[in-house]
Amino acid sequence: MADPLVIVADLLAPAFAAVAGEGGVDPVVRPSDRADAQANGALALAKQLGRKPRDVAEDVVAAADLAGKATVEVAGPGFINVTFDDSFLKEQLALLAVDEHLGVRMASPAERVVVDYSAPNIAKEMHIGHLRTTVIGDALVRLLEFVGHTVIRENHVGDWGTPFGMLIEHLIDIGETEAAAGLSLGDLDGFYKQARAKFDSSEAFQDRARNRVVLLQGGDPETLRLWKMLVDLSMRYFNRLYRKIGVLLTDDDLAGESKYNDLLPEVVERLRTAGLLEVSDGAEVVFPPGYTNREGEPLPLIVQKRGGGFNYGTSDLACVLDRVERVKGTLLLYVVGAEQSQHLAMVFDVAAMAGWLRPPARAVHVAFGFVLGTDRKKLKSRSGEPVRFVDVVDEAIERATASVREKNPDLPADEQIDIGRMVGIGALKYADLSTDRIKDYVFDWDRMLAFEGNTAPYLQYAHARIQSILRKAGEHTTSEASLPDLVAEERHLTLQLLHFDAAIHDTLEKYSPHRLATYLFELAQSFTSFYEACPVLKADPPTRAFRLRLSEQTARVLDTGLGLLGIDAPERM
RNA sequence: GCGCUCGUAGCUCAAUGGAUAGAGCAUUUGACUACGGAUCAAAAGGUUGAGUGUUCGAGUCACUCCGAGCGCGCCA
Repeated sequence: MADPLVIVADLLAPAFAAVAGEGGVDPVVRPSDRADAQANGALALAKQLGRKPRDVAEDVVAAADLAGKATVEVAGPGFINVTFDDSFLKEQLALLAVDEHLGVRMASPAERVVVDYSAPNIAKEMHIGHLRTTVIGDALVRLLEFVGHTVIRENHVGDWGTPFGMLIEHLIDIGETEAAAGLSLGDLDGFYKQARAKFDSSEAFQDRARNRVVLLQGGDPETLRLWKMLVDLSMRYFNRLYRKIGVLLTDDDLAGESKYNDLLPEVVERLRTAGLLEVSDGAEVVFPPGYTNREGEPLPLIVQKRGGGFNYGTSDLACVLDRVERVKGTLLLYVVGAEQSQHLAMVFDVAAMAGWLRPPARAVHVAFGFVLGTDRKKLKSRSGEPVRFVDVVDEAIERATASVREKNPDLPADEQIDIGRMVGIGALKYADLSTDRIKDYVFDWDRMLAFEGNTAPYLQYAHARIQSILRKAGEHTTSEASLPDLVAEERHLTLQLLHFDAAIHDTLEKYSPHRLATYLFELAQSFTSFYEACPVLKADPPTRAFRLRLSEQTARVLDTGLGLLGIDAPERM
């Protein structure tokens, strides 16, 4: 364990306990601008004891034994400021350097976590909204695995339901070969729109589509074959996109709506047995308490439509059931847009009412806001349609490659292309991940691809500069032992490196990747300040050895941290 | 109408109920005969939408307003 915050918190706990007597308060040690860290808890404890905060803090400080690790002093109304000893920081840095996990504690207990993300619709283009769920979901998967959870990725693709009647009929109309050619080129939009247009304009086509849905749901082999063809062609296209941007999802993670089809009657039956089902306007529904419609009447979750069909509420309930009972997940994460929060809350409530979702199993809606244009309105393309995912990716790569070429004309062309891809995709992902996911964010090419400010290129550049130093250093030794005192920049950078653990756990506590992004940005800033103030290669041997160690560890944390966000850190750029 | 979310510097964003609300961009001023200037150092910029509470302490919690966005019965 190499997190000095945790070590000091553990060491302070007995002092708090001694002062508190029975009950007591656990100290919380956190980074601070005023000192290396600040221990909170004395103020709360003072209130509990009915004593003056400052006196309590003084008692805690007197009772604490942090010899060789840190000094503590009381400041302000009763804050306990912590200043780490240089020798302690150097010790911890040495531990970090030999720790594969960079000082990050494993999650306890480890759980089976199901992460539902991306979820494009078959035979329909992915758009900018899918960018968010895909990028956030993928980062969470990497983070959860990193701290030791077992993660089950599930891509809940829209591969079932009424639209497939129209899509299959359209497939038949234009011929399988033609359709396959168009779809494998990635013209999902065109295919979908043509089908839609026919459906909207022709009643005969509507009848065909409706019949086809019945055939599909009845398991007609020929219909299923055509359906499978649509799914396969679309997935080939989606998988290509995932690979291009470095998303982990593969066909093994497919958990489309169709997969739950057989479970749907069971869902309804089990709700009936549980006595939750009511008939309302001819539909079978459940009324979870606390939801009202426009007229102020109770709002139902419909599980069986008038006429007997199931809908997405049923399918989502089946999904919960499957994830808890078959997959044995204890934590279900739904990386889904904030606009669906009411629907998901109802699904979770009904699942809880039915006893399917009960502790320790729980579901969390990892919600996110919209992507806005610079006019602060929902981002649209020039023609007014949703911006295509693939177009955004291509433009990011194009812009980044152009700028790499401009800044670095001497690099071989293939390397320019490689770096351009890493920078472009990194910038795109980082722009999404670096702001609080619940808020809408403004999509701005110039800002996300800028090489200054809180952007992926800035972080990648810091990493590339370190690699450049390490290349120039050649064979070298690193050490932190022989250096007597740390200068301010060295000290600050060391401390930042040791906070990686805290950054990871803060990030996972709220499923908010932007916390890790903020940490990495601050780390990169600390490094560039260090870089300006402290020559590495030309320093005397012990100093050089220490600074090389600092540089190496910074590179490792940047590389690992960016990796956890799904972003590559090139060796040069 | 009801519900959910958001409102912080000119702009884009941070900030577990903790001290004097922090960054970046833009603006202004500095800094390379040192490892990549795609950089760094500094200045200036705030009634945290308004108000009332709770608390030793509120951007954060509660309530009431104001503004914006999104939902609100058989699409998914």
